[in-house]
Amino acid sequence: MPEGPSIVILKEAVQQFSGQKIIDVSGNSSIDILRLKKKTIREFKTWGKHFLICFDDFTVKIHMLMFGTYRINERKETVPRLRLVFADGEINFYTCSIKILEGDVNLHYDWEEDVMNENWNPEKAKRSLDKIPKQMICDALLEQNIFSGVGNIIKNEVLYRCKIHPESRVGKIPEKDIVSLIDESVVYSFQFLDWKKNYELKKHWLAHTKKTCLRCDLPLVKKYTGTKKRRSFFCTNCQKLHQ
DNA sequence: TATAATGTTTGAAC
DNA sequence: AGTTCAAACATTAT
Repeated sequence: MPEGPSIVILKEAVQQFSGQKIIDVSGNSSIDILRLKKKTIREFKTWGKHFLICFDDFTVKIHMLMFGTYRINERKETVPRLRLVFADGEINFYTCSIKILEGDVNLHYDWEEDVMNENWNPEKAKRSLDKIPKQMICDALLEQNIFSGVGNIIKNEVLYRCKIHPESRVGKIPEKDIVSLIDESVVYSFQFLDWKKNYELKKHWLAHTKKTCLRCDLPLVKKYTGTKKRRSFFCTNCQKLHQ
């Protein structure tokens, strides 16, 4: 479910309810869900992996974490964390984190940090990376305040495509490679979006979960890298280690 | 069937 | 005081 493109798909899938009034609400979320009853949804937004339901003076933030799911005009067997009922349909969210953000949503988010947002600012990402030269690039790509929306799959695919070893130190990577990593994080995120919509995402994985490098035919290394200790799949022959 | 996985926050321990 | 770490949350495919 989780990475940024999947949340964009969710946003597109619920557009039929934008501007609609919630006529009933239920679920086992710990937030005050009754607050949503009879309120009109002004807009759905996303910021990376955050799905945002915006009302006049507050926003419901939904994070799918690792296992979150949703159903539109359908129900699973289990009790939903949150169910929103409209005059002509409903949305059900399961196993997700839900929080309320007070006031203008723009005060909570910097849209320039979201790789899939129209306000994405690659120069800002570059400046942010310049501030963390000692971090490994595998950790930096997962920093949501630099590459909001990038998850572990996108990380592995971007590093493979750019031929950069995940344990490279940010400050040792040549500037042209940093720029290509920033660019590719956007390009691949939108490819991810298209492929996911067509149920063919995995078919296009070049490195993630793969056993062999398709460039040189040597085995890919699987290793839990960086301080975040997320699994990386990489080719020590084709991906350069800058240290 | 046990394990691991597209994630993040929290709070204890050092 | 800063870091590191495990725990917690919880589902599903292999």
